[in-house]
Amino acid sequence: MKPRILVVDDEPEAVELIEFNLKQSGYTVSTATDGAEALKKARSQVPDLIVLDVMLPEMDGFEICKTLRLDASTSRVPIIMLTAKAAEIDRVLGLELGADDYLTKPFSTRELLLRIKKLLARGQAGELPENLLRFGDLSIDTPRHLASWREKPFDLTATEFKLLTVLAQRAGRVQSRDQLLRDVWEYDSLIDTRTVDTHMRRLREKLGPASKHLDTVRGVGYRFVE
Amino acid sequence: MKPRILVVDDEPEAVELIEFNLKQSGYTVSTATDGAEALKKARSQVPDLIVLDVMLPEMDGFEICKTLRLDASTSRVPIIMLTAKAAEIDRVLGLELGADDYLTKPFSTRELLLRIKKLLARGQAGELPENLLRFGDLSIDTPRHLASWREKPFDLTATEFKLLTVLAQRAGRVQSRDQLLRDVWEYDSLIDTRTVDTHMRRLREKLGPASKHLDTVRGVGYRFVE
DNA sequence: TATTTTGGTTACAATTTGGTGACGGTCTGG
DNA sequence: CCAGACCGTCACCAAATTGTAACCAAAATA
Repeated sequence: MKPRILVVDDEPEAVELIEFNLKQSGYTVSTATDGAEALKKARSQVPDLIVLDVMLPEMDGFEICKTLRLDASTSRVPIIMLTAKAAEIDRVLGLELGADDYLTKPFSTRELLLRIKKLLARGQAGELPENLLRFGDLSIDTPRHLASWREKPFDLTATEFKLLTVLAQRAGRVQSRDQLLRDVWEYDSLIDTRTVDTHMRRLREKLGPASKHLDTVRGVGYRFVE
Repeated sequence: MKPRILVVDDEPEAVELIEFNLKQSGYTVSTATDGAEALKKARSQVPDLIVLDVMLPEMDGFEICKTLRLDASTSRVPIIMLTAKAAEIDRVLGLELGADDYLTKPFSTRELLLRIKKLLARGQAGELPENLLRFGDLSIDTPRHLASWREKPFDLTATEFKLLTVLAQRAGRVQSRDQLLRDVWEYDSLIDTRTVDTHMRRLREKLGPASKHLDTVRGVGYRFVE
């Protein structure tokens, strides 16, 4: 079975180039040049992977990505976003959009093929969910709702635990406040408050020495370091 | 860099034999004779591979293997299990334990060396880095928001990091100031200020020797050279 | 060489950002 | 119903960051 890939870009030459290369590599390719077409094709025959340009007329890549994630049939299809602006990367990889990977234009075809291969392989293997996270002396047991330092549990509130878990699961990667608000608090609106900061402070206080894992990345967000 | 290998076996002669042979072959070797010691050593300095005997007092090889797999820092280290019982093989290689290879005692040293070589090679080849740009000693990890020189991270501000990222992603191509203002700052207006220049100066200062990658193209803009 | 253009540098004031303490509201168990 | 836990906001502050202007040096141009 050849994997099916949907390529979405408004520039016909770009689509053609990618299409050609993917077919060369043995994939079945379908294409779309605008959002409506993309959604229609993605739904009618769910592809194994989607390559999605951010810059599109009318409905942009962000919108499409979000919409695909909402639909049960397409919510798990890996998406690679193509973007020109580095400023957008944080948003692209964030939980709001949840793209699986990205490439900044211009990119080499070889690079794109590698990423595609990687994502498709991941789907096969089937990511086992991390129930228990360990980072040296710090361990986080998600099903038990228990975080501990040298086997001594912390007394965390529900929100604090969730915040810690989300950060730890994305260990190493910076999470913006917006992302955290969405994932931990499930907020839609991007209200500007110090809520995240305050909870980080409380969390750090309770974690004591373990709080060394919690980095502030000024101007960006927070990061859990191993 | 010599690969580091941790050898765990409760029989001192066996350990010594393996250690000798591994050192002969150019590996750096550390050893442990019980579970607690093994875990401690594995965590304090994560090895590139672990040779683990199943038969150990107190905590057996199965336990150790499982524990290592739970810890984020050691979960991907290849493990070769040594076992006397052919009946255990299924379990050793199964998902529960997830050892990478096994040998049944008694085994030839040559055999062990071959397996080690194979596993280390696999680690090298596969796993293309997540989203990592590398130019010699300079590496840029976008999701982590971390740029470093010989693994030593720079202390860059958010803007400086974005600027470096944009230039590096377009390596070789000149970027005009307008272009940079758009892609890094998300400015629409094309004001004529020295903003970009100032940031380039700060960036160069912080990058030190790595700033050789940052070229000025008079009359046009800036360019990242490999 | 004189002039102009361009980029580097310095300094600084304005702004942004994150940490912190405090407060009132809400919820929960008793 | 009440005490206490928990949570979201807010105001304030120190520190980091940033944009700009003024000035200077080098390169290009005439």
